[in-house]
Amino acid sequence: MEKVTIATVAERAGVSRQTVSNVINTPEVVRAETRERVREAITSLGYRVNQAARQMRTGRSRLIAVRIEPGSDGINGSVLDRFLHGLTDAATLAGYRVMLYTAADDDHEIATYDDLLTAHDLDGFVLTSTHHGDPRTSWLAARDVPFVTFGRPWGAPDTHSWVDVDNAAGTAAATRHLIEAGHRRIGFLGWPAGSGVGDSRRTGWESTMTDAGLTLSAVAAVDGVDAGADAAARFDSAITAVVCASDSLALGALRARPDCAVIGFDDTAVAAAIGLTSVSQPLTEAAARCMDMLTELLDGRAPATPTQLLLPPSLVVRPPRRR
Amino acid sequence: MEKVTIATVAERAGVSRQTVSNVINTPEVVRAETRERVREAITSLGYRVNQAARQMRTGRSRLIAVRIEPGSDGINGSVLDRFLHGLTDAATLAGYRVMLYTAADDDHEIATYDDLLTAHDLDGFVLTSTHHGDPRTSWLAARDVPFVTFGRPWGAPDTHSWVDVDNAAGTAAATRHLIEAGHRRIGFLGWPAGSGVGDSRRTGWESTMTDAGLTLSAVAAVDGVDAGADAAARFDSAITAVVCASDSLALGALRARPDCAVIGFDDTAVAAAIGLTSVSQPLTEAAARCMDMLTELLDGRAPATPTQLLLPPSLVVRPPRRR
DNA sequence: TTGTACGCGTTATCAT
DNA sequence: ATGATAACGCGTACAA
Repeated sequence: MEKVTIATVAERAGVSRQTVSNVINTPEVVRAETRERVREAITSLGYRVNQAARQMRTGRSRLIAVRIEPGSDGINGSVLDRFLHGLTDAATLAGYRVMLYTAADDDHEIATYDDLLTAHDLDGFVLTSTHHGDPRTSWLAARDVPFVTFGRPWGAPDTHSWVDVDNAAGTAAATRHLIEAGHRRIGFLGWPAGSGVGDSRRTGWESTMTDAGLTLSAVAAVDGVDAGADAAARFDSAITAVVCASDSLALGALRARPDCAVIGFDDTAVAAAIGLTSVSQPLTEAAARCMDMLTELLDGRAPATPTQLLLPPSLVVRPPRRR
Repeated sequence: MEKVTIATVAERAGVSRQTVSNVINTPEVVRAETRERVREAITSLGYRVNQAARQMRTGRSRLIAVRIEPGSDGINGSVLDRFLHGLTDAATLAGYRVMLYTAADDDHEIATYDDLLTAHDLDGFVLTSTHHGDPRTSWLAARDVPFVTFGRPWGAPDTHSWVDVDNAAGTAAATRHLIEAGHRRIGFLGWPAGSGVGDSRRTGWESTMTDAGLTLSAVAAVDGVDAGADAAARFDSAITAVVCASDSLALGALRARPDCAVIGFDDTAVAAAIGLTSVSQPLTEAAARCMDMLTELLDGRAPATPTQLLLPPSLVVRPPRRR
């Protein structure tokens, strides 16, 4: 099992190393016949480019990086994991590999960018969990590092490409579903105001209710089953259904108000397991579109203005059953 | 922001490039005074090694690879995700980065090894989901590629280092807990025989029951809530408690036998959410130990014989509540 | 502590 | 239009 380099291939095919390189990178400049001969040599020898050597010359690594949440557990943590799965698949298809990193906060994350860029020549980043006052995007933009975010730039101008899920459309669909089922007193159990995602989810419910001429009644809680149950207990007793900002909250609502119809958000494993109707984010699709946008940037064929894409979620309706 | 290479540092410190390299890699061969001067130059210039250049010379990338399950979703999928989180942290601490890949089956995975090794000079692998007749370990071993498995080499000799969780101890603890609570008719709801993990989990229950002189009653189902419910319905009606091989099955058992005490396995988010007592795997610990073993191999300071480590799981007891 | 060759692919230049 | 030659990128192994 000798080491196969571009020189081995060149010798076998009876051409120069340069020609082999051309066949790999710019095949159109090589005569068809030569090209074929070289390609045969490549496959018969099982040649593969040495990424380190290529990278040293080109400064590009064909590597992208994504953060993995440190201790992410709990019900909703799985959402980003599912996104990560999709991204790995999409990256592989596009000829990139995914490198993971963890970061305790935005500053650590930026320090990690610096390290990954200088030490590993990372080609690009996919950012998740965007939030108000996010310093990461401006840091990357200032250095002309290609990146895409999964999540809108909350409270900042759309100066980069992003993909997001239309949270408001999700809760709107949930609310409509309940209205069609005959419910009139539909509460909303959400997070404290201030988070972009949470506020959007509330908006979808609120506008749908208002359009239908129905009365609003909302309570808020930090995410979690217990907090959700406590909050749900504060709804006025006329409520017959609840739209929730997460499956965790939905679980709490179910416990506090077993008489109510409840709809969750994220369609987590918990929802599937207990037969909870929930809004499902198209995470695989989102990951694929992020990768599309990123490869456009990396290949220099990105449109002049950044692209924004808002994907519609879907409502996964599960028949109520005795719990 | 000029590009800072080892030459820049050498010039600033008034030494040769080689000395800078020595300070970085074998500081003990450099006189203390010189070492300090070089270190100052490194920090003041913000120098970082170019991994590609280093890699080209050493053939090592300081990269390890782990598979991420393709569409892994559902209740139990999160287990490997949690392991992955821990591994990323541990790898970072050890100065390695984690590269992800997906693979549809063992053959694809082996093809990916080949690619990662030749193209990216991957230093090592952490394998998960070991199983009977696993072809991956022998492929890697035949090529002297450093690797560690999270999971025993089921049905094969212990020729490599591995970390695993003592599944039998987990179900044994669950069973003892139920016995202490006064239960005598304790059933086991597991997977079909043949999977190493599933068989271990059954063994822990079985031996504990036998030691206590209690009667055995077990049913099996493929993993899943519905299948678990169907299977649990087949228990004889005298059963008052059920030990399950997974939280999914436990959920099924709860549905089919709401009168029974049920204990699950894996302590997933679902268990936490619905207050299900479950056996918890020390996944962060397992990941850290895997990384320890792998770095030993990579640094050439591994013991002559491979290391095996069986970690004890813990029982997370949750008070029963009305469901 | 230093000089120098080396790893491997790509870019630039030159020859046909 | 094709192909060959040479230089280059950056850190490290080895000998001096």
